Amino acid sequence: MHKYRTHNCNDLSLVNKNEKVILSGWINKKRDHGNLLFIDLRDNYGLTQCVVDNNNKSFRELEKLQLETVVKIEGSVVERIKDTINSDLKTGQIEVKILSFEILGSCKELPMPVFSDQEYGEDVRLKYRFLDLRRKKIHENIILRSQVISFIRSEMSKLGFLEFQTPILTSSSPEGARDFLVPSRLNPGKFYALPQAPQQFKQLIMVAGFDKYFQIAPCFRDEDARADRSPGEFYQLDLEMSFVEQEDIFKVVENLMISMFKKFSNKKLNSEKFPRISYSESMIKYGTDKPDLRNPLVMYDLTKIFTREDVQFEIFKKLVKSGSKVRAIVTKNTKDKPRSFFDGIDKWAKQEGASGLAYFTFEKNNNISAKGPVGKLFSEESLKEIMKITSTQIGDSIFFACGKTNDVEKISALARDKIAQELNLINNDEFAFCWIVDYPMFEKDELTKKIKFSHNPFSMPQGDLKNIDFNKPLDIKAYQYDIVCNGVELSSGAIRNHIPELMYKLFSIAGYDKKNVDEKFNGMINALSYGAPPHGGIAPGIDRIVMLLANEKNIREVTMFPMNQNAQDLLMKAPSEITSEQLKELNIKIVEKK
RNA sequence: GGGGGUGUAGCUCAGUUGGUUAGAGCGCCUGCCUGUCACGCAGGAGGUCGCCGGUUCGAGCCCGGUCACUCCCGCCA
Repeated sequence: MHKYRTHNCNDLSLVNKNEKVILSGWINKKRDHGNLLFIDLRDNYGLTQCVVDNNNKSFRELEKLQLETVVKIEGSVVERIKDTINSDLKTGQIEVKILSFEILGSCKELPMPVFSDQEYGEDVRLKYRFLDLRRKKIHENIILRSQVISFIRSEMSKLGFLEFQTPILTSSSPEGARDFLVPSRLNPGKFYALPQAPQQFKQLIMVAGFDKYFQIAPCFRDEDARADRSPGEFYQLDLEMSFVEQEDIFKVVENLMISMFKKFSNKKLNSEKFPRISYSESMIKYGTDKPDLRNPLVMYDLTKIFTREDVQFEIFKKLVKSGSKVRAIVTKNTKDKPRSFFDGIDKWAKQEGASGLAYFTFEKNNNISAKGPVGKLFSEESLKEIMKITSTQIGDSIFFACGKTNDVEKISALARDKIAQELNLINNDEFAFCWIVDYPMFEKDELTKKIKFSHNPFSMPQGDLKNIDFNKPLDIKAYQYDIVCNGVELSSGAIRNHIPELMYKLFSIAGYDKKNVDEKFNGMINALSYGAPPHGGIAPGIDRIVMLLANEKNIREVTMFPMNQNAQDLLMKAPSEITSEQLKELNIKIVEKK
C-alpha cells in the first residue's frame, strides 16, 4: 500500500464500498457532536467526509485537531444512509469511517480562515498567499490558468509554431516603458535590462528562418499597477510569423481565441468573426481604443452644433471657439428616468475631474423641445439637427461633454461605461471581441509638441511604400492592431518593418538619427540588412485572458504570487536590502534620499 | 508624483449628536451533545480603535499631520 494515500479526496464512491483506504489531506472543516465527529478532508482534487465516534481510541485526539492540519487517515469506505447523502459533493454518497490517523503537518492558529467565503484584505492574503491559494475560488483560478497555458501550447504546436526561450537579461531600450535594470558585476557601471517583451528577439528568430515562433513569455515593465496590470511582471503569448500579412495573423489568433473561450467559459461570444474597427472610428464612437462592445451606447461629435447662432449654450460655445470638441452620448427612451439619474451622472463626471455633463431629453408637444436644465438654450432647428446626426427619437436623452480632444474623449468614454452601468445595458454573460486596426504610426507629444512613435517603432507603415508622404507623418497609418475583449486590451501586434532604409526614415521622423538607431537597435537593424523575411506577430496577455475566463476583475486573482501595488512581495519580502559586499562587487553606491 | 476610499478583537465588520465598562458573526479556549455537511447549545479569553499631535471637562467619532492597503489619473513603444 502507498505510504500516504490509496485514493485522493475526490476519488471514492459506492464502487469502493467496504474497501480499506488511506487518504491524506487538509482538515477543511470539523463538525463535532461530542461523541460523534465529522471531518471534511480536502486535497487538490476534492473533499471527502470522514467520520469517527467515541468507540475509537483516537477520538479525543481527533476532536482537538486544528483546521488546516495535514493528516493521513486510514479507514473504510461506508455507504451513507439515504438521509445523509450530500449531493453537492462528488464523494457525497460515501464517507470514510476512521480507523486510525497520523498528523503529517500540524497547523498553528490561522491568520485567515481557509474555509470561508469572506473577503480578506489583500495584505493578509498576500502575506499568507500559501493559505489564500488553498481557498476554492483562487485555487480553481490558478488551475484554470495552467489549463489555458497547456491548451495554448498544444494548439500552437498543432499549427506548426515552435516554442523558444529568449534571454531574460538583455539590454535597455529607449522606447517604451521604464525598464527593470540589473547591474553587471563583470562590466562595472553597465546594466542589463529585463525584457519588456521579447520584441527584438522574436524578429531575430524570423530573420533566422524559423518561420513561426511562440512563447509563453515573461515580460517586465517598471510601471505603476492597476487592477488589470500587475506591477513588475506579466505573461504574454508571444508569437511571430514570417511571410504573412495582417489577415494571416488575425486568422491564427481569432481561431485560437474562439476555441479557447468556448472551451474554458460558458459565456456567449458576440461573433465568430471579430469586428474590425479602425483606431479613428473607435476614438470617435467610443472615445477609447479599447471599447467594451457589450455596451450599445455610441458617441457622436456635435462640435458643429455649438457654432450655430440659434444655440445659446455660451459656455460650450466659447470653449468650442478656442478649439474644444463636443461629444454626445444618446440614451434610448429615458424620458421617464428621474432627475436624480441625470444629476447623478453629472455629479459623477465632476468627481472624475470633468467640468460635468450637460444633458436634456427630447420632447414633443406641438414643437420639438428639450427638457433639462440647459434645454431651453437650443432652438427647435438645432434640436432637429442633433436628432438627425445622432439618429435620436422623441423620448431619448442626450449627454454632452466638452473639452480638448483628449480630455473629452477620456471623460465621455468613462461616461459611456458609467451610463451603461446605471441603465444596466451590459450583458455580463457575453464576450465581445474586436480588432482595433489602422493605428497611426506617429503622434504628437502634447507636452513637447514633438512627433513620436504612437505605438511600436518596428511597425510597417501602410500604403505603397514609394508613395508615403513623410512630410505628413501624422497621416501615416501602420499595420498595427489590438485585440480588445469586453473593454480589456488583450494584446497588440503589428506587421513589422523589415526594410532598414525605411526604418531609418521613420526613426528620423521621431528624432533619432542613423547613428542613434545603429547604436540603440544595433542587433535589430543589422539583422534586417542580411535578408529579412516580411513578418509580423502579436502578443496576447495571458493574465488578462485568464482573468476574463475566470470572471475576475483583478489580475491578482489569477496570479499565484503577485506583488502588491507598491511592487512588493509581502511573502518573500522583495525587494530587500542587500549587503555592502554585494553592492561593492557591483560597483554601486546607494544615495540616501533627502 | 496627484486624487478618492478604507484602517476598530486572529478574520469579516457594526459603533447614533463627542459622554460612563467599545460590540456582533466567524475563529480560539472550557463544558454539553451519536448524523452533521455554515451542526447545535452554554460559558470564557481576546482591543495601543493604524500612528503622532491638537481641540475639548471628555475623542473610536471633530481638526492637522503621517503611515499602510486599495481604486483611479499620470505612466504602460
